[in-house]
Amino acid sequence: MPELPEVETLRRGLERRVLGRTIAAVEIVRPSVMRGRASLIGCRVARLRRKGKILQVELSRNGNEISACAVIRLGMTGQLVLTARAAPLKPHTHLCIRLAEGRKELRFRDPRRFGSVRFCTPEEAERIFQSLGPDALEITPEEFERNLQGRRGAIKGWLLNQKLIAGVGNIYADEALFESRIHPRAIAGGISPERARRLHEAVQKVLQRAIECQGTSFRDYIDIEGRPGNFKARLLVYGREGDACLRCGARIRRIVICGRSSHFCPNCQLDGSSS
DNA sequence: GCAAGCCTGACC
DNA sequence: GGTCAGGCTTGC
Repeated sequence: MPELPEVETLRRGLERRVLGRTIAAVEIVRPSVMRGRASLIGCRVARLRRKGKILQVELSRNGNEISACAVIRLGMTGQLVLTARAAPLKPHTHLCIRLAEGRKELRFRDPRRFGSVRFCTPEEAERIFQSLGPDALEITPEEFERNLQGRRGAIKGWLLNQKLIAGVGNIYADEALFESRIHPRAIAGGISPERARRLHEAVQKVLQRAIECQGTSFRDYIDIEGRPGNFKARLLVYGREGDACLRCGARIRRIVICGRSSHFCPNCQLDGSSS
């Protein structure tokens, strides 16, 4: 599932493969995943930005001024792959962006259609970025702690709230909580400054490592070249319900918090309110 | 039936 | 305003 490391891997791949190239044609196969409208034909890919799990493709028509943007959310099963134009369309392909040079095109597919692509003005794209909290890799320990203050919900839900910290999804939330030994049900605002610093460090460490492995492919995620990520083998709790904790040997448990499955070690991870 | 991200809306 | 349940979607 695409979270920050997967989107960052995609951004880097796009930077390598499509930066500076010109859009020759856009074919919208399924209009329902499309939002907004803007003419992209003849535009050059000028810059690739990411905040949290959102990817922004900045396009310029003449010179350096950004004239339009494509804001891409991968949702749960979204894929953006550079494909030979002649290759048959895979099912659930919603959008094809043909590049002027070469024989390839960018294809967006998303079986579950939780993802979307928005063609819009740079101002609108900026507003979307502004609606997110600080990016999880850039948030400072001070900002992190400040955002925790007064929050009465579970830390697990807090980590998933993109307005408070952008980029953490279910997999890396569980991994960071395990790493920092904090129980997913711990009350966010009740976490001590010392543990908050530990969690901040754990979040960034887990995300950085996952980027180094080109992300996690639990089921659907693939990068721009169609390759899966390699971090799955490094997951310590996510998807390991019933297995032995790699730190203490206790059985990993799975519970539901804020409607999301949460994997944790009942022995190593403390909720901080008791004892 | 369950998983996911994200939006909407009900409730405090 | 904050918090969380529900619904969307489809392949396993």
